[in-house]
Amino acid sequence: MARWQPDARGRLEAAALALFNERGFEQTTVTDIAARAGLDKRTFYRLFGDKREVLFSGGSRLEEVLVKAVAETDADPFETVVTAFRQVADEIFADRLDLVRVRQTIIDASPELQERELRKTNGLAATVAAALRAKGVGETTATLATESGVTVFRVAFARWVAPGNDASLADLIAETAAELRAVTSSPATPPARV
Amino acid sequence: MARWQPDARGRLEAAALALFNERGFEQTTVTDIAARAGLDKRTFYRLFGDKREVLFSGGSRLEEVLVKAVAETDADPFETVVTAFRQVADEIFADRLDLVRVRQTIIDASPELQERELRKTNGLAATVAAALRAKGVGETTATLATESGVTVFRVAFARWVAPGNDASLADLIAETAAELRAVTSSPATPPARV
DNA sequence: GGGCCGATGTCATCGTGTGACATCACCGTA
DNA sequence: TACGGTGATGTCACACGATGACATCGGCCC
Repeated sequence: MARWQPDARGRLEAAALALFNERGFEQTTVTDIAARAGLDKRTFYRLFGDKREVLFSGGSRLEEVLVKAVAETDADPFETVVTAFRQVADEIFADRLDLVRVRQTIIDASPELQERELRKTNGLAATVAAALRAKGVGETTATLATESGVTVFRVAFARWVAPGNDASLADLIAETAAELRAVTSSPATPPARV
Repeated sequence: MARWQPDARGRLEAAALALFNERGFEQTTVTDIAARAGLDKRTFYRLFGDKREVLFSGGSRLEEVLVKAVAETDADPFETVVTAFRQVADEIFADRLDLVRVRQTIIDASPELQERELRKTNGLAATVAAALRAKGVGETTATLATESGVTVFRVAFARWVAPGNDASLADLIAETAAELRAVTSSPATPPARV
């Protein structure tokens, strides 16, 4: 038999996406995925840390592109993060909306996968915060600016993926960022002092 | 054998905390935990959804108290969430700092547990956002105010738990909230150094 | 006492994830 | 062409997480 089929990784990802979409995440075993890709269960675990990971391989590229954008942007920390997301967003997701939607539907249907998604987002935030600190931004400011920026991205992304949407991801990010500014801007009562 | 020992739930939680602290989360099996509590593995799974859940049972109380505080507070959305956290925080955590520290050390040492913590926090945010919407706050505003508020809480909580800290959780929340306001306020205001 | 009923224990089973080891294809080299 | 090395893959065995099915114990009500 054809040992050494090309692009084992990509075939496993495609097989997993298809099976998850057909039967659901829980109802699909790793052996099923491997079988559809013409491979063995053990090979799956050599390429992916666990069953969930097969859906999140793209995240690393987003991370590196984002870090680069943060390093090259010159603005206040929060604006920097938001701008970086805007620059990067369309480049990565724009031409794959249908695929992204399928993927997101799968994730939204499984608490296990949502857990992993949160972890990935959290890791992304940590990396971006590190990139900010590397530019001389203080610890706390870096963390808060990044968390806020990631929140904006998450909300905007959810809107973008939602059925019926036709706005660009970049525009939605800008819009959401403005709304977050409005929400957190000081009201009548100034914050209590330390 | 003494079937029907009292407070099976509490004993399992205590046993789990002790074992996780001694050997680590991965090195402890559910059978180990049940054995130390004088119970069976199956009983553990009847009381807790899975192995991780045994560390997160307290979250539900925080959730309900928080929702109540949100409902009773009258201010703009973000301020409401922050205030609610401040009111509730000490009441729940103040007298258990040592226990909380042990628990947090365990969680910080295990990616699996961090994942679950993120999920719990996320669920909390969703609940709080719903409480805001119940007061007439718009969908997006509720989400953004809540996410920002939870971010403030997370950062403040981390500071509070950190070794050497002696400030109160409520004060740290207020302080962190002020910093977040500063970070996200005006795009034109550049305190380049921090 | 007798019987109901919830909490617990026992048994069997599937799936995840991993270590150890065998096997195959490819490639450079003599 | 034969040879040996190397890396990717397959095979086997196993511990542990998680769950369904069923038995059993203890208290409680009549």
